[in-house]
Amino acid sequence: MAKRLETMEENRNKLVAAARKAFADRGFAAASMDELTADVGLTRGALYHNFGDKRGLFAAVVHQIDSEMALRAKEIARLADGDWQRLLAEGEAYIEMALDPEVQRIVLLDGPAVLGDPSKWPSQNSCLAATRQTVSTLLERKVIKPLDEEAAARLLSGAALNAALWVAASDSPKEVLPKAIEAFRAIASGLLAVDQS
Amino acid sequence: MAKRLETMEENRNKLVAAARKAFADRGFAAASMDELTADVGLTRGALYHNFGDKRGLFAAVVHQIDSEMALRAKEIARLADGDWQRLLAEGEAYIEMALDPEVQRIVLLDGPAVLGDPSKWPSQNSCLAATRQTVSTLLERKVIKPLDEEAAARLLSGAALNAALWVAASDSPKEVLPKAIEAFRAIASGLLAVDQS
DNA sequence: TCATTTGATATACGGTCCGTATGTGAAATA
DNA sequence: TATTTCACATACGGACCGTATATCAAATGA
Repeated sequence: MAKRLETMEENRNKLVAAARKAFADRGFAAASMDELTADVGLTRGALYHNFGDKRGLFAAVVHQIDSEMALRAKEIARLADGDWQRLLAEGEAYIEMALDPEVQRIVLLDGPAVLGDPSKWPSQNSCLAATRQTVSTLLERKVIKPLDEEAAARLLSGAALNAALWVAASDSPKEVLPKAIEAFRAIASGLLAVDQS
Repeated sequence: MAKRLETMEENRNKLVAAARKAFADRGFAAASMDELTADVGLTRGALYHNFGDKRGLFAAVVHQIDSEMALRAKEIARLADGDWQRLLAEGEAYIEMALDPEVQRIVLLDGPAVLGDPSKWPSQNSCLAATRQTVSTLLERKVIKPLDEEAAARLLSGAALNAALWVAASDSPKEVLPKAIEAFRAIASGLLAVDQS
């Protein structure tokens, strides 16, 4: 019987869930591992055994959120009508996802400071990956200018990211969101190859 | 005589200089205030009297770096030939400045995590401000599409920022820098109003 | 010039937190 | 049933931050 593994799995899930809440509410630095583990009836012993250290637990939380974002990005892409529309839709979806306080605090603010450049994360930043994939297709079909694939993907996701941070920091997010999306579309159109002549 | 004020100023400068080095080398969290102050022959007493707390000292460092960036941005803008060229030049300058490890670690990585959204910093993020200024001019002269001023400025600086992080994280920065700049120009051109018909 | 006050910095202290080393008890194993 | 394993708890050491208090040179005023 595998009761050991089962409860171990449960405990890991409990810890990640508690950590997700703590990191989102207080930020990485201010989140107390003692408090977090006690909240789910464990001690730091379980934490250090399962995740190595505080950063390890943080990385697990980032990975979880990133997976959820990837799932949503895939769904968005599936619904899109054509490659170019898909690129726009992915960017807009990224902007909207970044409005979630959890995503902002954990993935966008603390993430890079704690784990370094997103391209080196274990979760490999699914949203960037999705954009890169779509850009790759558009490059093949010569829909967009012959730019470096990674460069184009980075700039697009970077623009979307900053748009999201702006929207989130504004006084009336619901009001500026359309402006952000409009600007994103404009900027993205700069990649188009056509001088529709 | 104002000897008190004079040495106080000196001490502040010493502390900021030491902090700049420590924060750049180790990051905000790992920088020890004890060690930092001892390096310049002081104790934490001076630090807490002059800057309030660790974050206060960090904010002072960010402000100093930001001022230097603003100075450089102004010089770049002055040399540019025309408003549109100025916008491009500012963006490219931003990318290049972000290659400096000090700028990356302190302003781009730890800055947002420690101080929150750049738009609320005491230094008010001079590079973003410069871009906003230029965008404003271009909007008045109808050189670019009638977008929200703040949105356009944010997306542009966001794209430049991510481009810089990508270049910096790459294996051969000097090789990918031109690709990043090329992509930035493409994206920026999406803002242009002309359907050059 | 000298006594007094001010305040910039040093010193001392308490509390929190992290990472590790060691203990423990239930589950797996034979 | 005896033994081993190992996931987790407990205990410890050390670093660090922020504050409260002390100190001493510089400023002030007579």
